[in-house]
Amino acid sequence: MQDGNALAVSADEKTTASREKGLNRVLEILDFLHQTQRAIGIGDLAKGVNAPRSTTYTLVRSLVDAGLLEMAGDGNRVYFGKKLYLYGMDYVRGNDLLRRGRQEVDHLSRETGETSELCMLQSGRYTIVHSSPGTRPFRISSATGLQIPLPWTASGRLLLAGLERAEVEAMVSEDDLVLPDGRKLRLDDFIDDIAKARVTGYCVTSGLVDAYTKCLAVPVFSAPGKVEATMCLVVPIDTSEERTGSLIGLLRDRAGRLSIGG
Amino acid sequence: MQDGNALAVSADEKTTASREKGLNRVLEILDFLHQTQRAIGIGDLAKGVNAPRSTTYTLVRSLVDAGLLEMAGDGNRVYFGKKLYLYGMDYVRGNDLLRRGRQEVDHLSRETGETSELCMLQSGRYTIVHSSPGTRPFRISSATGLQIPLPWTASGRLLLAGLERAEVEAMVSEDDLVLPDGRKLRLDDFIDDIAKARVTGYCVTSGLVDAYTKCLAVPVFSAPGKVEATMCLVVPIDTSEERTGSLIGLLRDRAGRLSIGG
DNA sequence: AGCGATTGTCTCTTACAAGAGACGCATGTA
DNA sequence: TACATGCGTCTCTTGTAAGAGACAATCGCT
Repeated sequence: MQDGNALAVSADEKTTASREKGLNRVLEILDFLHQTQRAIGIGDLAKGVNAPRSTTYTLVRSLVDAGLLEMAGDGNRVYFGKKLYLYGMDYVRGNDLLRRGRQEVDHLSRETGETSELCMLQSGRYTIVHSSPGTRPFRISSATGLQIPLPWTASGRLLLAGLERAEVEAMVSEDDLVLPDGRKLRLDDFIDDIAKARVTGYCVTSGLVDAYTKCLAVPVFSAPGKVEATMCLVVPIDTSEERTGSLIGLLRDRAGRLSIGG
Repeated sequence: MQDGNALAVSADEKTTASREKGLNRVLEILDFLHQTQRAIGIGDLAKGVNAPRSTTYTLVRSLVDAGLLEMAGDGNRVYFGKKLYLYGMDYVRGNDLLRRGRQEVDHLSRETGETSELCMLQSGRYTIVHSSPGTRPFRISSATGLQIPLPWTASGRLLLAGLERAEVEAMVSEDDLVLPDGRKLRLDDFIDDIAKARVTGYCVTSGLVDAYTKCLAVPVFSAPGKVEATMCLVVPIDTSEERTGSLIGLLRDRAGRLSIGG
């Protein structure tokens, strides 16, 4: 029992309550490292996941011993370990969609010269699972594993196709509806977009995440009606109607090969 | 830490004692899935890691919720999840050696037509971290993540360079010294090999893991004297001296680019 | 040298997670 | 129809791991 016997006044939003389960702590640690994208000291890590220092040391040691984490070169920093890489490759091997999807995306970006991405829903967020940069001098690139609010993207509108309104609401927070430039989307508009995208079988958004790009996305089905992933192209916002149309054609073609009963 | 069930065959013995910590159970689950290389039912999983069924259900649910595992298509099987893939890609991104090593290996196998591999030490075992198949009609292929006793391989002799005798002994079990065909290596011979390999800067083994192949390996240094990985080529055992020599030259060249202060 | 901040280890308590086992529900098969 | 087997969920107990906190060692700064 800590200081707060009378009132836990200064409870500045205890993100993590007392006596958290070790496994949960570990999951937070992994997510935190995924966010920071770099090796980090154990003390800072403890702060970052809001866990006691002693606990963090114990857990990190377990994880390092197991190979899920590795001590970084200088000695007291940790980051992901080889074993996670091996497990990740196992995932790719066991997952036809991802394996073939990666190839299709790579091919598509070579074929079109545009940045191409494979996207999936990951714990309620839009996630870039694989991306292949285009050949433009100023390439629009984004990292694998990047997670973005669903309403900001064309893919997001496709990934939510077929969900009930309540489900969509549960997945989209208020913050998600605020675009990077400060504009705020209306939830109803977003849900309308989803319905439209479902019917047309593709989705195009212009200047949503930034003012210079347009996003073309098509669904990949794992079963009739079930959208498992999307393929998308990120192109300059001034791309002509004709070219946009033909790119969407290409996308649909490629995505069709990946789909199982569209 | 018993590295456990290499041969869990008749080992009825309680691999896992009573009241094991949840995190350890999770680590066993992940390793078990890595071994089986396929989705598996939760009941079988519990048997496989020798854990109580109720506990296994609880842990699996946590892991599935977190995205580290995913329910496989048919509904009651689990396997690795997207998040492990994302973490794995983070590892690659943060690890120059691996990222560039993969490229070098791919290039090498295209250039030579032989199977090429990048190998590292992983929890005391030789691990194929990336492999690129050759172009021979009967290709010699091996899976990423495969773990093999150190004495069976040319790379193993390089990876242990510079270790004390005691350290080597600790890493190599009696079983490891028995080759697939039943022959038994003497530990002293193995240690001699390590010393020789260290001096010559490469290692060639013939007919160790099987009777048809020869293994050529060179070290990749992360610091002067510190062998971080090896690159190797798996070639037919009847490859001529000349070709072997020139392949080793190529290997050294490529490995040199990866090394930091050799 | 003095001071504060950080790092890694250790001890002790108690809140709580691991586990045993029962339950209902699907299967399959004699 | 009975019986066996496997699945998923639930309850209750108790062994134990999470956490607070003390400690020495180290670093950086004045």
